[in-house]
Amino acid sequence: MTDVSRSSASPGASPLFLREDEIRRGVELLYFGYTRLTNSIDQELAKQGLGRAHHRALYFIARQPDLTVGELLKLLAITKQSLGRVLKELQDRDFIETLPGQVDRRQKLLRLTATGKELEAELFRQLRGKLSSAYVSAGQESVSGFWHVLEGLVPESDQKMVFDLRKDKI
Amino acid sequence: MTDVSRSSASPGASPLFLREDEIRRGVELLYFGYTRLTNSIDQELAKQGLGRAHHRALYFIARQPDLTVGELLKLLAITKQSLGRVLKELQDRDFIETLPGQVDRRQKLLRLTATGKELEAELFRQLRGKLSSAYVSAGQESVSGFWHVLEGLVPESDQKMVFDLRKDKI
DNA sequence: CAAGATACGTCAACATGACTGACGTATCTC
DNA sequence: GAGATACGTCAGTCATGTTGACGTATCTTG
Repeated sequence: MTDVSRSSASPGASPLFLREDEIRRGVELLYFGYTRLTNSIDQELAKQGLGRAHHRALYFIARQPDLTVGELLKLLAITKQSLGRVLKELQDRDFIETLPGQVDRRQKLLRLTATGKELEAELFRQLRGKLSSAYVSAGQESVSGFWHVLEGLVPESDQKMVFDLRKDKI
Repeated sequence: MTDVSRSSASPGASPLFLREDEIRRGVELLYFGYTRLTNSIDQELAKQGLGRAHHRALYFIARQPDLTVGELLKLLAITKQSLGRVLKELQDRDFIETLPGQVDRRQKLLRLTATGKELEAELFRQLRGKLSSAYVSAGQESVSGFWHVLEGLVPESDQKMVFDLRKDKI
């Protein structure tokens, strides 16, 4: 079996010394892990007539209430036309509501309605089920390794934006 | 700051004890990590007039030469109509070639042409650049944690298929 | 050996979620 | 008051997935 310790590369070694198989293993696990995690909520979304694009918006609005449209655009890295359609549908179905910015009235602040919170919570329960069982079976040591590697995949230009999600506004 | 060691959950503890924030951190890092890794090859693919669907097929054929269409369908988890279009385009552009199965002549074995190998290698170089720098900055200990967590996300029914990719036929 | 299962291909219609480009309005900043 | 910014929107297109139906070659089995 593939054994990490077999690689004698020191932490500071050149990336060129990493064996191809270790990279392919990462690519594949990332692909399967990501797709299987996202697949796990498709059925629930379909019940509501929503797609994954709606969930991504819902998720980030839940995570950072009173997020502006511009901030959400940066997180999702899609065009405003694409996001516009998604937000309109979420609003029409009463999952989100908006209010003008307090400090800058051009901005539109996004938040979940009670219905939206319920839906997001249900979807989150399913993600938590999958991910927490992976965390538990791997152990806490592995979880922090998992985080460290993924943090290294986020380009520096995006890191502030991503890490700021954790500084909750509460 | 979020600190892993703050959670006192033992490895066998119930998932219910995992804090919400730890799960959200995983969801977000997986989302950003995966999308940023895949984004990194879009430009190269666009040069060839190909999309990500083509890359996924190319990748798995490179990984397991003489893969059958049926095996590729299981890996990609899409319909044969969708895959058919992608394979046809790859063949028209001379990136892949096929030959009938030796043991079962109904099967079509897929492999890369020389051109296809070059393209896949170039795309892989870019993935390796991103992922190996993440591996190096996180350290080998973290890398195996990264693998363990992701392995836990792959449903049992898919694990054999996924892990068998590493047993090269060669 | 005939019957049915399997591997693959293909036609047609459609859904989702992205994209580009152009243009409009309200609001903020200088 | 002029220009930049935040957001919205119309119109057309593309990539990639879907369902359903049907065809053909080949393998397996009673």
